[in-house]
Amino acid sequence: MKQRTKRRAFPREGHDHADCVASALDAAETRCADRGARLTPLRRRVLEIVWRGHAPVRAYEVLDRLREDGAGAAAPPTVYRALDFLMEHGLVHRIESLNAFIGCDHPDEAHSGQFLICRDCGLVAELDDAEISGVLARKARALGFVDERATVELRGLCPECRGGRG
Amino acid sequence: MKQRTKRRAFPREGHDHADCVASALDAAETRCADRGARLTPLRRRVLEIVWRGHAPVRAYEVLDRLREDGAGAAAPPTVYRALDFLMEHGLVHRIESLNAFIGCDHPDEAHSGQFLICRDCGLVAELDDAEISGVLARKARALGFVDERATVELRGLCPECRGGRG
DNA sequence: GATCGAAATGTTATGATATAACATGACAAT
DNA sequence: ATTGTCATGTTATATCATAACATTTCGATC
Ligand SMILES: [Zn+2]
Ligand SMILES: [Zn+2]
Ligand SMILES: [Zn+2]
Ligand SMILES: [Zn+2]
Repeated sequence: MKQRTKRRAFPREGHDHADCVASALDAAETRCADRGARLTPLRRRVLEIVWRGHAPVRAYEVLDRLREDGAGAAAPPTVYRALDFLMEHGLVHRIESLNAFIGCDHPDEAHSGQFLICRDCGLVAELDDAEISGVLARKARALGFVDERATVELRGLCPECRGGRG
Repeated sequence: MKQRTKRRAFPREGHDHADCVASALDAAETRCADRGARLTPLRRRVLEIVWRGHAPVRAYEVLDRLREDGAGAAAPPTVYRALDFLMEHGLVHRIESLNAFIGCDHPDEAHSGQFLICRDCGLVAELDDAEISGVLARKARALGFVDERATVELRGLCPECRGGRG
């Protein structure tokens, strides 16, 4: 995957987000082409909406944006189907503790991600740390449990917000 | 906390579950007394319902059981308030990826728990592993993020179900 | 370029989860 | 008994998600 700019866990406030979006859409095109999946205009548009920022987006927010587009109608199944597709192909992740969705900035291979969620500003950073997934799989395995998918979501304060109030 | 029987991550099918429930209710009484919290009959009953087994229970299932009790009416806020109380005092945990609740078998101190969820039989085992919480806090901290609460939920196959199908 | 099957989207309805807002009741301290 | 606090009851609604079926799109094949 081509990466136009160096990414940081929590992006700076003034960063070039148009570039984040462009990278994500490019990566999505590539990934879908590689996998023989069809990134239709609707799916592409939903991905773009999810990439509105670095905070998770809820399904009905996506729905509202689609409706603002005016073009076609839009109903919940439209949104959920597009999000399912995007998740299936690793382009977005679902944040279980927020019932919301966030774009993946490295949709390279199958991964469930680990998320740092700032309770103050709402920004989310994705990790994909092998040591974390390793220790989880190992501890589970020690109890005879086979880990297939890990949901890891940490809630707390991001560097910016921590600075603001100690 | 008094522990009547040695617990295992995934309890045996034929174990004495009445003992699990009794221990949990005892521990809850003790913990609430210690903290000056009121474990009212309603809250106690909800806790008992959540402890129906070792699989998570959904809020509206709790509601249905309460209604079967007949006594008072019951509406969603009744259930959610009781569950909030129980969570606040560490007696139950919420499983975010299932929108469901499970009793805690070691409500000793504040902890968010780590959960192994069997996709086949639905049983859930709780871990409270310091190495896991340690590596999560450390990795987060390395990025300047302060972890306040970790949601860790692994989906996969428990020992019983793994045995059944390889 | 017609036909066809599969995939995608549209459409309607409903199910499932959760909370807001306000009224009433229980209870202990004064 | 009065008062304040906490708990619960009650009504309504917000929010999240899917079932079921109709229609459209689109590429593959003839
Ligand atoms: Zn950005
Ligand atoms: Zn990712
Ligand atoms: Zn048991
Ligand atoms: Zn616990």
